[in-house]
Amino acid sequence: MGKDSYNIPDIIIGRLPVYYKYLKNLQKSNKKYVSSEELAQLTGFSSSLIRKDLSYFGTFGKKSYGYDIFCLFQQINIIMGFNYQKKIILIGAGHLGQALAYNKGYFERGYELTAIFDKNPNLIGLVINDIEIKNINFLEEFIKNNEVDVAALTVPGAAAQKITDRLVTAGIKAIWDFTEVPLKVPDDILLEEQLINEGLCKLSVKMNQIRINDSEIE
Amino acid sequence: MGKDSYNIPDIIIGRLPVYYKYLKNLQKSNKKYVSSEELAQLTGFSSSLIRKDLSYFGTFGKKSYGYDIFCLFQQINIIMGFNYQKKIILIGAGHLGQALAYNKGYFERGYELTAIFDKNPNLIGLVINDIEIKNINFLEEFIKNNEVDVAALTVPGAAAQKITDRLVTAGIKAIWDFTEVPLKVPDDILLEEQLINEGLCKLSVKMNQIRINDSEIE
DNA sequence: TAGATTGTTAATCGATTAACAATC
DNA sequence: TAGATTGTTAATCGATTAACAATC
Repeated sequence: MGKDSYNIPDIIIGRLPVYYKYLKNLQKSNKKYVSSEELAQLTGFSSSLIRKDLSYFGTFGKKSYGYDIFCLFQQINIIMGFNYQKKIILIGAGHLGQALAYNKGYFERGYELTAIFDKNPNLIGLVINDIEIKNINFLEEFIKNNEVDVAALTVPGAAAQKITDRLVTAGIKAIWDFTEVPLKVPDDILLEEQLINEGLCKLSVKMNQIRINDSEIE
Repeated sequence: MGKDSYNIPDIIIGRLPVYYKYLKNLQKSNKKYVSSEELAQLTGFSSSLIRKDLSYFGTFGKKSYGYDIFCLFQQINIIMGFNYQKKIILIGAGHLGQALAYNKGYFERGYELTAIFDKNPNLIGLVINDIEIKNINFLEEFIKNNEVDVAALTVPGAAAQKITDRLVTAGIKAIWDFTEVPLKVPDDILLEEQLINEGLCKLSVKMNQIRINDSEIE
């Protein structure tokens, strides 16, 4: 096995958050097993595809029973690396930044939000969900003294590239980008663009299709 | 041409928000044309794929010049239905809901945020970005009297299905779902699940892969 | 004109599905 | 045991790429 041996295809990575969502929810049920067919009903993926996806990581199922819900959820957590502790910081304490400070999604995924930065003097010092907003001037110092894994970027578009450059120089290796501007980063930096308005776009396209098709009835 | 003649493949719909993002940004430049090769550099899609995607909608390019940036952006806007006016309401005025009340993404996509609802008496009456938070009891009445196209759902998971049922009964045809719980809706309802923590998941998976590969060097 | 770049076809590649032996 | 469901292979389907004639 060489260095690049473990390389999950992007297409499977894209489905992992969906599996995670439904398996997390199934924990609350009193069922012990779930079949690929039942997962297909929930996720919209075919049962065949689900079995194939899961078999990529190992053999988790039990013939004639399905998948042990608890075990599979744990496996998915391991596959996604949620069992490793990661530190995240938040740059930009505007409306979206503040909402992300209250995000309940970190802990269950192994993330800890350790700092929030902003340049606005009116925000600096304010405490959001028990975390004090720090002056952006201290960004490099904080990164140097704390092992930060991910920086979430919720600054205005105009400031985005400058802050990104500072983050990269300071040694950040992964950026969760909420700005809607193109960012340039070196090849070895993980950049995940969270298009916050993506759903708005897709709904508009689909409503438009329905409108066009409806008006086409002769 | 029959009723279902205009049906953009999902795989193309998924790339439209990306084209939109980069073309919006290119408006600010003083360039008149952009080639498929330049768009490939920006988006990460191949130039061949970009030409093929665009040719699905028509012939927008000019041989030896590329695509007129302004015209192409306008076309993308039309394809995505942003030239039609749509009304959106927000259910749940918690941290995320309030952040979405300040979202600058509506107008440019042809959306108008027309109401915010919550059940919390401490929030009802509060004005967020010039919109007063209404009592959730008035939800059905509002939908009946206003032509609402989309409902954005930012309520706690426990309330999500109940509110969804009320929205569907009231006649809403499209839901932009920010809750992380599975929702059941009739087949004719457009449901777009905006997985707010998707980026967090993908970064974790990828950092985990790097960790595993690094530790595999013998 | 020569160079550049589109739009489109055919070839390739990869992802999904169908099917079924294995087995609980 | 009979029925159910996995894991996996081979077949199919669809998406991407390579290539190039057309043409600005």
